[in-house]
Amino acid sequence: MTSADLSDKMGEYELKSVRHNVAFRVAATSIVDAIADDLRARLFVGELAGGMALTETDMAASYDVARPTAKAAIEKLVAEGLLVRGVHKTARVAALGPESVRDIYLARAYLESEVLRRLAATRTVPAGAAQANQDIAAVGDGSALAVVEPDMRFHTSLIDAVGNERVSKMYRSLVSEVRLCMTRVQSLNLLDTALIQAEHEKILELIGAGEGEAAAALLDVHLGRARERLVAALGGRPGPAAELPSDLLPS
Amino acid sequence: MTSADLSDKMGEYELKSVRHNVAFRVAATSIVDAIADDLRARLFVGELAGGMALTETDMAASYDVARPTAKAAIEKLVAEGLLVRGVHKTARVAALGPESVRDIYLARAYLESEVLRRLAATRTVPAGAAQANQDIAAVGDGSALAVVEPDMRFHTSLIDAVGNERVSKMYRSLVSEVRLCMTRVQSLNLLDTALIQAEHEKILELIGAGEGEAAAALLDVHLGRARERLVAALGGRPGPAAELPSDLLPS
DNA sequence: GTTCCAAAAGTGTCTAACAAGTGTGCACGC
DNA sequence: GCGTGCACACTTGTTAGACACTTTTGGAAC
Repeated sequence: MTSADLSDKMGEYELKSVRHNVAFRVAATSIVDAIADDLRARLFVGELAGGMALTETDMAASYDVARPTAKAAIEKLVAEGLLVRGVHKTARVAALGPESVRDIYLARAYLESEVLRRLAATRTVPAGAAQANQDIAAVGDGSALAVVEPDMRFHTSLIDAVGNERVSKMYRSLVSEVRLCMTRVQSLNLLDTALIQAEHEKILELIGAGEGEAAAALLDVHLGRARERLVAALGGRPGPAAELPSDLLPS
Repeated sequence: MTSADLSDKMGEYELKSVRHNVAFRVAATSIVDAIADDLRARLFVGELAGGMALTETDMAASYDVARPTAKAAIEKLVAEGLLVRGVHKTARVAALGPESVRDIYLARAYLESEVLRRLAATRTVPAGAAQANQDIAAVGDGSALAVVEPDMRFHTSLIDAVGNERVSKMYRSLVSEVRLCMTRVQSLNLLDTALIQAEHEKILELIGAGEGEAAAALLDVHLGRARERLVAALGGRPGPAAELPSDLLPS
């Protein structure tokens, strides 16, 4: 991508920012957010490969903003874990290696399995999660990447359902990386959409039945399979969780 | 506190920053971090009361730095949850009300109880946690505030023991607020040090015995009591968890 | 007393610049 | 020829001053 492309793209953001009391308030409210959002999107798409250097000066020039603005956007992504950087060193796109994938998925499991237990204790089945799962089913086998959005929504709905502001914040600190992993899983076609959807459904059922322990166990299977398959795809040695348990095979 | 006091205090940080290749590298590496650390310390001490406004200009003048530097420090504390601010509004010290306390302690419980379960599954008793608990015992009934540091260390040791980078990061996003709560609990003398220490000990025993469920349950009691007593002290209506279960009463 | 307008205070962003740290390549000496 | 050290380019950290815009506040008019 050339500077010109970036400048063109930035045009929209300038509009949103400068005239942000008009129509498209939905977008980012500040220039920093707009740049961070755009960089994030480009990271998900894979346009910015792992290890690539992102200097403040280049970003400032590309988006036609001052360096401090670019700096703030970069620092935001560093805080999200999508970029890494040391003191006085230029920010680089975080490489998604097998060990990172395991770390991310295990961290998810820690938080989500406990959430399932507590939701099951009160038999609370969040409506948003059920809706999200229906949306997954509606996507069908069209484009695998279209599953990412409702899949993310399913899991965040569960987290948000506990109604704890800080739990949601903690999960959000993970969300960017989770989404990155999911995008990879889907673009590599590592999972069957029907299986994802079926397991989600079962998890909701178990919550409704008050069986938190079983729901947490199923979640571990659900996440574990995705995790180990992605690990394998990235060149790591997959664990046994990569296999597909037959009792949930569709058909 | 006057501007002069702040400027004096800042002198130390300038030294640490400018000459940070000499002796005291341990301190903050950047000016922004130094200011953030100082503000954090003053928040814990209670010098900055809840609701107090912290304008960028004032901070810049107080610490004798440029406004962007002060801005960065403020944004850091906002990210930690110690300050709150809206767009175009001046940052204020987050008020620690009953609902915040419940939110914070419940979020802790979500993460920590799951960690206990997983540690118990492998019967992993972290050495750091045991050490921290001995340090609590050593403090005795001297000054209640001295318990805060080893108490924090006990809990962070447990979290870090799972060896998951992102789990530690998530917990760290909570740590400042947890410490703030703890400081209040101790300065109000809401808990007996011996009880804290005894329950910590029991939790470690249960982990070693592989009884994760029991450890998690005890943690809920442990945190629940502190939570509800602090809620009561802050003017909220305490739940039943504020009571002291007799089976763990010292003596 | 209420409402509206204008000034003041404060934040978001930019430009320009200097200081300090990191890394690279080249010259020099062995 | 090869390793060491130094100088230079690149990049980040921080500052100063400035302007645009927003929120708040105070007063004036009704």
